[in-house]
Amino acid sequence: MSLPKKTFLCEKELTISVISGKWKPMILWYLGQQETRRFCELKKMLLPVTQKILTNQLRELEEDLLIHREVYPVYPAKVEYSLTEHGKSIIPILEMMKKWGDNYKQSVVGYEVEIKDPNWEQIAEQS
Amino acid sequence: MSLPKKTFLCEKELTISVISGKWKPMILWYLGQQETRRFCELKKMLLPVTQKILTNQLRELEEDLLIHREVYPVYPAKVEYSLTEHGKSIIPILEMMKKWGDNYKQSVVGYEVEIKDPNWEQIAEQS
DNA sequence: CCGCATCCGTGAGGATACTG
DNA sequence: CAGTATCCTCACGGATGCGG
Repeated sequence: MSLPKKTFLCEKELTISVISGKWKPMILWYLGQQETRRFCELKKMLLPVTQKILTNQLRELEEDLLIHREVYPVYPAKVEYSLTEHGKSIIPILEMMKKWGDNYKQSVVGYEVEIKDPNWEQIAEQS
Repeated sequence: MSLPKKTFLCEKELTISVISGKWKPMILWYLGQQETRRFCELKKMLLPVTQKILTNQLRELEEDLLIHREVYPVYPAKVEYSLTEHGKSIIPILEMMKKWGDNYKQSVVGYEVEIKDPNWEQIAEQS
């Protein structure tokens, strides 16, 4: 998706559009647990995401005003990402989705919900 | 999406996957306001959706166990759809998304959130 | 009334390689 | 460390027409 002149059927669709992207839920989730994250941190946490894809997802989130991008003019380059107010306000929705999905997968056969690491959410605290 | 052997990064992605589809949020929303809906009712409300697309969206929701499909062996054919327990339990998330999107669009320029009819949600009560 | 079969355009996500 | 440039693939949404 992104910026200009997109039309939606309803506000729900608009909301979905800003968080639907292969890596966006996890990116927002991580940024919701620690004020700032460097690009390389996110990259490591989201392995095997490629640089181009991660950059692209971050750009879209930035355009949609969910995250803020801070560039430090040093060498080697350093860029930090953080949630904006809009970004912070969407976290509760992600939390509900996590709970719902957790309950759903247990009562539904046929789904294989692979999680790279069961403690991904906690691991974010470190690194 | 659908059924077998899909893998996800986290439960949030699983949840998003079952509700992301051009018409799914509106379909679930409508079914959340009235126990049952006939195919032709949904089709009219979601104009200009095509039959094939609507059928496809309904099939996916059915496979994901969010809605129930009841076929009446009469002529002309009559098919009614309704929410399952899983479907009902996801409505609160859609409500949050509606509120968030409503607030978001007001503070963000560049978006054109077209809504076929501002009272779509209420219109659903009739017909 | 409801759904299937066929064909098609588009864009998101990804693999790979290169630059400051 | 962070980002850009190409190229590619595949599934989603859609148009149209037939069938029970």
